Amino acid sequence: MSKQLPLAAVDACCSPLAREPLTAGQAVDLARLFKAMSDPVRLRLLSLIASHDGGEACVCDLADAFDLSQPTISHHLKVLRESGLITGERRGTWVYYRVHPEVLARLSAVLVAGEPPVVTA
Amino acid sequence: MSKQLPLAAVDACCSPLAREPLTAGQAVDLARLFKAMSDPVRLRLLSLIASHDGGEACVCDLADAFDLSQPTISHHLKVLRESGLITGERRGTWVYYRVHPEVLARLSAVLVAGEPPVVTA
DNA sequence: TGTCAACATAGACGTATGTCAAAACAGTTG
DNA sequence: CAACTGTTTTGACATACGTCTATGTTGACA
Repeated sequence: MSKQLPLAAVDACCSPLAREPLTAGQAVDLARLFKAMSDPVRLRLLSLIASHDGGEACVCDLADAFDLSQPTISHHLKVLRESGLITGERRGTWVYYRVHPEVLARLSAVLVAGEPPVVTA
Repeated sequence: MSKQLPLAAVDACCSPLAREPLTAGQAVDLARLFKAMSDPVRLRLLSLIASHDGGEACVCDLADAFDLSQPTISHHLKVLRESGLITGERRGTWVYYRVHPEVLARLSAVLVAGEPPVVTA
């Protein structure tokens, strides 16, 4: 397993988009995250992982959901991993991925100028 | 001014990412929006527009904030416009842009599995 | 009408991205 | 150890993207 990034954008950012202009640095950090989510396959991977039983899924589960080669799925998982949106852990033969919900929450908060959402689940 | 798109993702999407897997179609629509926000310049434009007095800004205001050519700014505004995140209106010599807050709110809601945020401002 | 200012479009160029096949790596099990 | 399964890495390729300069287009105004 390769490096897990320091989750820059989680710590760094930010007051909501519409409240005050983003700094150049904040924009770079946020753009990195949105870029990781700018591919349909990666969004579905994210969703599959997040909604999977136990909050985690192995690559074998994920790859079956697509009509793409397994290395391609692995590539997309790497992009998500390096963006800080997910983490992967090897257990035996399989690698299990889970999302970092704080990162999603932070992104969500940047998009609206309101009170933070009340998480029910 | 060119076509304003039908804001597909606003109507279409969706229950939160982590609640159930996105369909391929939902993922495509969402990815289009996230891709529009995957560039630092476009994020800053979005933020500048949204946080500007009256909720709108003309291109002249926006272009000054960057060290980029005016056509490049115009290109980024077009990307944002075609994604449905902003709209542009010509008034006299100037073109004023404003954001579609519903689209941002919808995106925000997709990212978290909680109650919708209470908008204060 | 002509000219100027604001903004958009067209075309070109280098770089980044998504995909695959092939090869490498890691763990399990015989 | 060898063989096998699950996963990642590498290298190649076509396409998409961000940026620029040059050119159009639109509206104001003398």
